[in-house]
Amino acid sequence: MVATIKDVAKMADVSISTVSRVINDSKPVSPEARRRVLHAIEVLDYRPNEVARSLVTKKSNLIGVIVDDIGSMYVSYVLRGVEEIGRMYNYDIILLSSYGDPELELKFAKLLFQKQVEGAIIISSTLNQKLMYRLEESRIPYANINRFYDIEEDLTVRINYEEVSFNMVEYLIEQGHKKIASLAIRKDIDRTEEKYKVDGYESAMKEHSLKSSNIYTLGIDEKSFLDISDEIDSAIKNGVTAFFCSQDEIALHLMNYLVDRGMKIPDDISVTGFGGTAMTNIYRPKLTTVRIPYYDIGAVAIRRILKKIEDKDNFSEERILLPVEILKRDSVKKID
Amino acid sequence: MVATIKDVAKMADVSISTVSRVINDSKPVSPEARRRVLHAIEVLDYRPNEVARSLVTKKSNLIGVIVDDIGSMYVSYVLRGVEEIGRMYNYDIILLSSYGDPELELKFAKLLFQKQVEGAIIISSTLNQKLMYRLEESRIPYANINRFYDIEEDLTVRINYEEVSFNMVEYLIEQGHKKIASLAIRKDIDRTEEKYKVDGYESAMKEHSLKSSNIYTLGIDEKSFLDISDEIDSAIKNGVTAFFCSQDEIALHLMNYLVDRGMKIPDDISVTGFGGTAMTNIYRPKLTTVRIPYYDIGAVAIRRILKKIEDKDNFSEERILLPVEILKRDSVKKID
DNA sequence: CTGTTAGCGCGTTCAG
DNA sequence: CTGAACGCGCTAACAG
Repeated sequence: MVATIKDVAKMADVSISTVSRVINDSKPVSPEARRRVLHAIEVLDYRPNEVARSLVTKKSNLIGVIVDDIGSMYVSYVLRGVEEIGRMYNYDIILLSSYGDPELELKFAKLLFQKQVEGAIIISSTLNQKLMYRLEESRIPYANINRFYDIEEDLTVRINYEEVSFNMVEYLIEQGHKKIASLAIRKDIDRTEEKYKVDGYESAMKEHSLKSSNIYTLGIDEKSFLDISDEIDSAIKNGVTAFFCSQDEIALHLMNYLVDRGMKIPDDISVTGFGGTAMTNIYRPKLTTVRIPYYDIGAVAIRRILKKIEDKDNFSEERILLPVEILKRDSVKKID
Repeated sequence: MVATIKDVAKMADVSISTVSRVINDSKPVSPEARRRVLHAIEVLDYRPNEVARSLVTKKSNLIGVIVDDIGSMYVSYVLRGVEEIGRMYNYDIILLSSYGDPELELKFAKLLFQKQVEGAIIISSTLNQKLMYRLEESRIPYANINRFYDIEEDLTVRINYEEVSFNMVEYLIEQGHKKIASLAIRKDIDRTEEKYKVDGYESAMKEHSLKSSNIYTLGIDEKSFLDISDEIDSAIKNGVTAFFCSQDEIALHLMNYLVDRGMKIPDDISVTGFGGTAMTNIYRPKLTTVRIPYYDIGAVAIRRILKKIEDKDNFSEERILLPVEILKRDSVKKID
């Protein structure tokens, strides 16, 4: 049988309140009683039942994390930050993966509520308004970490996409490139961060009196990329020497597309990405890209949630801007 | 205020027992009473508090998952299976990432016990005996999914490494390769699956009267690989035309090493991997490798845990053998 | 400093 | 079929 607080009390010959006091250090206890309690705890190998504890304190020390796919690098990197910081504050993660099913996400909201989680974090590529609504309705503080969408009114952590995009394009220009095409995702572009990246690209081109040329894909998968192969071909025919891609995946698809057609990266075409996951460093040539601090994004998000849990009332809604870094590697060639 | 069972009872003008009966469908309730209860639940938007429920039923419907790094592809793929199957049976995952710290893992065991999880799954590359001991001591059924270690006495899911390795090497031989080197991880090899892969390699070589040549690294990271670069060089000097690698990562490091030195894959050297994660299909050339069914490994593991939870007593300890597949891609060249 | 008591929200006897 | 009463394991007043 597993020992309960009663067993400890009996063995230490004190009341359960005293036991509770020593384990929580909540009120003064005589050295003698404390000693006996500690001893009994040791002997019985007693560990407080967190469920019972939660019931009375109304603190579950649980954060629900809804992701669209654990298998995605992006998600797992963010998760690292969430998990590790959560642990520092004694919070555990209950992980739910929806695979993009919005109905399932709604069920998750209900589930989280029933499990009495104290907060929630959504890591996703799509936007589920109903889910957010449900969470609010249930008064569960949440943060939305989205790979694409830019949600003004929400608890979000951001990076300055426009500036870093500007810098990246300027770097390409410094390397002698003049015909640079941008490759981004069109879907819902007005509500996504893609917009900022494209804006950064265009500012840089304009600043250097260069003509910009935008190509858009519908999604991030290889199929979407293949749909625009004609545009890629004609861009190259028109003398484009470098592609500024808004996502690492797109850059990778592009490089594969070109390599599979006998071109050389970066000798024939230069390519830059955006993200900086491990793959970009393993691929050859190593991809020049923007390192997005996924870990920190997760870390900041959970910190804010925890803060919000502490003082529900006066919660300052500052948006945190995370620094980014350009990783100059081997997919860009200096030309004359 | 959040509605409790009491509120529902009051509104429906019945006792809490009746409410409990309708939500659990545990005992017959008159249609009239049921209707009223259902209506009250609807109006009050009542959702049973799972914490309270757990306290009395002693069922937390929680499975603890201890991983060494969520950021690892391997781990996240397994996690998919665990999560998805768990969900089917109404179990949720509480995720703990140890980053390989054994002490932390011990704390996790305690934590899981306190959270009253009903089972645990460990997804790791190392082996923590103490952790397993703790779990047993706490009577928490667990499964060990290990990337390397082969643990006979445990709940494990396996694949026939030896056979598939044999087939892979035979495939290389069919492609005309005669001097084939094996590249595996030496650390604890007698207790890891690497042994089976190497055995498969050697059987195949022997079967075709070819001389085998084994190279070992100490770990899976790039640094460990670089430590054996001399051996790689001399293997090639000795005419090796193909490398049978025991892990995708090693194959990737190898290809990068060779490419960075001006060699061409597969024109100059053929390479095969083991794993089959996404990266191997994005890299160029696409890696010929073994597809390990990570998802299924996770799925099977949690199924067994759940089964064990159901009938603690008579639990048949059959080991499940999962099928594997060789993905023939572009990193192997047919030679004469 | 300490023990008694009253719940937390719910499932479950056990009489009716 | 139904309700009263008890208890799961623990914390938090409240007296003393």
